[in-house]
Amino acid sequence: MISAKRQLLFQKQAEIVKAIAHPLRIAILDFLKDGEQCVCDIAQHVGSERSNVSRHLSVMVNADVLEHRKEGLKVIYKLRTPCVIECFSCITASLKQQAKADVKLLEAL
Amino acid sequence: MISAKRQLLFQKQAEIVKAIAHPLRIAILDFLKDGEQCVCDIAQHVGSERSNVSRHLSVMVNADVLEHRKEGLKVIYKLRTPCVIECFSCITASLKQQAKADVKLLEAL
DNA sequence: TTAGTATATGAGTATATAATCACATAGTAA
DNA sequence: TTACTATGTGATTATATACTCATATACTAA
Repeated sequence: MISAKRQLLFQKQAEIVKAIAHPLRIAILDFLKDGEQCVCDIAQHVGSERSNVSRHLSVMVNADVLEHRKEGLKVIYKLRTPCVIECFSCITASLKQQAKADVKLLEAL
Repeated sequence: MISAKRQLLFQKQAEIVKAIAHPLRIAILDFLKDGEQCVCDIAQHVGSERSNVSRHLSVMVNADVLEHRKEGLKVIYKLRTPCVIECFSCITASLKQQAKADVKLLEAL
C-alpha cells in the first residue's frame, strides 16, 4: 500500500498535470516558450475569447505552471517552470510511435 | 493564428496528458515503472477497487500510455512510453519550488 | 471628469469524468 | 459439469470542467 505521504505527492503532481491537460492550454504553453505575452496577444494567437483564455491562464497560475505581472493595462504571463516544455518531447515521441503503427496497419489493409 | 495541423497536435498531446492527469493513474504509473503488473496487484498496491482500477487502466491504454496482454486469468499492464516517468522529475522540481516558497512565506509570518 | 481598453469573474448551461454497485465474460481447476 | 477467480463494462450518481455572455474592476488618456 502507498503511504499517505506518497499519496499527497501524487495528488499534487496530478494537480499540475491537470493544469496542462487541455489543447488550448498546451497551445498557450507552446506560445509562451518563446517569451512572455499579454492576455490579448495570447487570445489572438490561440484564437479564443479573452475571458476564456483568462480563465485557462488562471488555472495554470494556480498550479504554479505560469506566473504573471501587471504592466499598465496589460497582464503579462510567462512560464514558471520552463521544463514542462521538455515533457512534450516525450509525448510527441509517443504520438509518432502511434502514427507509425497506424501507417503499418493501413498498409496491411 | 495556429494552423489546423498544429491544433491537431495540441489536441493529441492533450489526450495523452489527460490520460495521466489523475492521482490514482500517477500512482499506477509510478508502480509500473519498476515492471509490469496485473490488475489485482495494481489495485492492491494503490488501494482502490478493481473495477475502478480497470477503468483507469483502460483510459491509459486508449491513450497509448500503457499496453497490456493476457496471461491466463490475469491481464498484465506495462508502460508503453517509459519516458513519461521522466516528465515527473520536472513536475516534482516545480513542487519543490512551490514548497520552498511556502516555507519562506511561513517564516515571514 | 468621461471614454475607451485590458483583464477578471459571476451565472448559466453543456459536457466530461470518477466512483460505486451489480452483472457479464473468460479462464482455471476440481 | 460446477465453483472459483480475474477482469471488464453498463447504469447510476456525484462532481468537475469548459464555454459563453454580461458585468465589474483597473488602468490610461483626453
